[in-house]
Amino acid sequence: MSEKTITRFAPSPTGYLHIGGARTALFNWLYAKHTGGKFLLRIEDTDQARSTEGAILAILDGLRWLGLEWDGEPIYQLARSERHREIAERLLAEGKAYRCYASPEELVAMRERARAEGRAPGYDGTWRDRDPSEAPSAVTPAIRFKAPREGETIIEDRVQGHVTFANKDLDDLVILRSDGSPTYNLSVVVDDHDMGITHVIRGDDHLTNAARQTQIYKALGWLTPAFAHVPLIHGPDGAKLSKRHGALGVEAYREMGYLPVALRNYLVRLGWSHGDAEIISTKEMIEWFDLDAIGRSPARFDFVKLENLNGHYLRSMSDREIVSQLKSLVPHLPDGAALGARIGEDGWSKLEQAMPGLKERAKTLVELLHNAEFLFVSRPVELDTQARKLLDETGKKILTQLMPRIESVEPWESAALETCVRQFAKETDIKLGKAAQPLRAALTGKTTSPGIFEVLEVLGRDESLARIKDHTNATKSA
RNA sequence: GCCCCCUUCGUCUAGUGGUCAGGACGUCAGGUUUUCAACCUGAAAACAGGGGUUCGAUCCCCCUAGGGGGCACCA
Repeated sequence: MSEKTITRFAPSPTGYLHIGGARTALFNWLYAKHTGGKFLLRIEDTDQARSTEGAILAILDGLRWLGLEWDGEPIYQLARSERHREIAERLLAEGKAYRCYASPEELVAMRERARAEGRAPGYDGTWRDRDPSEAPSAVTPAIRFKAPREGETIIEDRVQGHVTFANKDLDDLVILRSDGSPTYNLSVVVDDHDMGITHVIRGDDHLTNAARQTQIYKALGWLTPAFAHVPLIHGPDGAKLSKRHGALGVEAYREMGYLPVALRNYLVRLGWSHGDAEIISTKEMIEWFDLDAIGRSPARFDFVKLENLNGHYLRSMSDREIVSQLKSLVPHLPDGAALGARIGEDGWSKLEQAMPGLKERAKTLVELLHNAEFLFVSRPVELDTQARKLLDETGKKILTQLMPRIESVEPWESAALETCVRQFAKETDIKLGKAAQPLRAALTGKTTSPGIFEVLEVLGRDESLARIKDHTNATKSA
């Protein structure tokens, strides 16, 4: 039996693709790639009240951005309702399901009663054996699955292991609503079966569903897929992931300046490991990924580690590649239009030129852009508080002395400029920093920046000299 | 309330019936240095608690505590 692996990611489009979903998608994608199988996408849009077109687009977009391309066309669950209904009818015809005439009010009362008596709040099976002739004519019935009452249902989970549920704890769930629409657990079983899914990898919030679904598979005489229920991701405080933490859509991570490659690396290590490996290329992930190495305990989301990883990948990328990443990122930024205008045509090449110094210092693309701001500002450069302190009388005096020397540097390259300034420092018997810092302040308006000689070179002779003059002239007039 | 799952440094994790319990991020201390990063060196830092089983348990079993998930005519 050498059937191909088929996995799927099945989000419900009621919001963006959040980080937990992204990891689930990644695991499914990796497992499919690892085994040379297929990774399918199914949109579970049967909750018509909550599903939106926008959410679908956000999910597809998020997956593409993360680099998780699916095979074939996405399957829309809603479009398959007829098939689901057909299976529900089949179950009914085979006596494996029955019509339930209980009204919503009766169900509520039933639950309250159960609660009061300390029993599970499930359906009590009133209509399971009741004679259909007693059915109230005014009520259109829902169809309930006739779940086994004795024995147990066992899940052989690839992550959670051998999990046993007592059948008495699993009630008769509705598979077809009174309006004729199928419900989740039936749809999932039918779709996974029809799509030929061999491995269901999903969050462990579905573990109980796996038991119910297993019962349906059995009633239908279908083989169950392999299950792998992955522990959920928690927020930094251990509580459920909220918007405050990381339950943001992946587009939010994009806007924060994270790289897909870094996010994949971070996510794959959340709950999965391969010995001591930390920096893992996508190729290695595919090669190494397996269900057996997925951990059973939930993980907390740690932005700091994500940042570290992102910085690592940023540093290892080519200057050109980063520029192209930035070009596609800027339009997605909140103030993107303005920033894009400020950068202009000229800015991109300056950015690439300054990239060696910039990428060393940034953890995210956004931070990098922020640090590159000095390239785009127009004269006179505005000084921040710290920079102003550096350009005190002493600082300005040094710059004034240094000015003519710099002016004569030829060619205008960082090495030559460095030689010049070092020479100056030596001759005037000051530390290099005493000259470099005021220079930095005058050129960038800040106290931190890439190496000052690179800054001079990238800014160019005219701009650099002008920026310095802006601040030395002030000395004379003062 | 009932059912299910989980528990190794602050965090992500490796690990074995006998290990100095390993790595990474972070932290701290040095080094390098024109700033900030990066980088290098070093340090502190964990087997939730209690019972067993065993010559010996972090590892196997039970209990407790804590955390998480699930109990819809939502998905």
